[in-house]
Amino acid sequence: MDSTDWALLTELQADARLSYSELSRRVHLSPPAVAERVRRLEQTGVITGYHAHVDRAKTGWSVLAMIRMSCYGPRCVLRDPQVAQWPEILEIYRITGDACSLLKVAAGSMDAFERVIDQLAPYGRPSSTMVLSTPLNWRPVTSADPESLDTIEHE
Amino acid sequence: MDSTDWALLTELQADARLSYSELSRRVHLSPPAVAERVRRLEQTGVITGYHAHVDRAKTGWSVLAMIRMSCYGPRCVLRDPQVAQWPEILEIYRITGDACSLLKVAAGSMDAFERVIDQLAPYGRPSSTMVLSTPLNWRPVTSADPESLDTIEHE
DNA sequence: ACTGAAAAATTCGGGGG
DNA sequence: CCCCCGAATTTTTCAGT
Repeated sequence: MDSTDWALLTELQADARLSYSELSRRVHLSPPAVAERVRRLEQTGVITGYHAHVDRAKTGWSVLAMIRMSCYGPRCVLRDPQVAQWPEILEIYRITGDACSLLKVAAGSMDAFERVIDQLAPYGRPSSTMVLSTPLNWRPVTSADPESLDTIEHE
Repeated sequence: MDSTDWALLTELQADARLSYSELSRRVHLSPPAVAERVRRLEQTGVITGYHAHVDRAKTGWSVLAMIRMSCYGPRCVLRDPQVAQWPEILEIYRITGDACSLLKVAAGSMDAFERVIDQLAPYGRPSSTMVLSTPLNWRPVTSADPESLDTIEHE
């Protein structure tokens, strides 16, 4: 993981469809060298995938919510692999605190969202918070030192 | 947005680096037809971008947390565009409830995480929840009816 | 939306620092 | 080991239909 690898990660996080040729121009390396580095980043698991991001509101999923689940022991959502398959469940986090998990959930309407809650209720007590807007949707991993928090980094 | 567009969205969400040729084979269309459809999905904002996903733990950002911010009115984190620039802040949601926002935050260690909390404190009272693990990191947008919640969808 | 040709990118093999 | 070069193959793009 040298600075060239980081440059490639930065470019591919910003635009995953860049060609090896274009990448080679941006990091000042030959296309085969770029291809080899990228494949190594994929194989070592640094790059976990390349994904098109889709506007959920434009595709009918206009309701977004965070649901903290306080589960009934063995019936926990974390123990049922089926829950992770529901199209409404976008992300699942196991967390510290009173609740055992936090779910990011999408639905087409409040009516549909209510039905998701009803489906979750058998697993535990759901506590919902609606998302009004998303000022920051996603941030790429940066090469900034994860240990430091210089104000310079934030300028 | 017909079924071919949805097929393209499904493929590109699973692998954003698929070539138009490969896509054309999968959706049974010619490469130029695929290219035109994809460009239309980009221009209408259905596809918001293509992003390489990077393993945060493998790149030094091993600590992940959710922070609910109860802000001091005008000093709210939502009002300071600088906060969205911090490399530690991954996502920002404006939410309903007691807190005004929910932040997804990464750091290299608990020490570094503590410094993030200190940086956030001037904006309001932060309430942190640590993420122990992430059983589901990301789910693609599906063509499932956002209004329905058939058990069939979940089988 | 398809065809077909030109331009560009990818992928090999082989060799150098 | 990592990188570059150059040729063969594949892909992209653009014209016309």
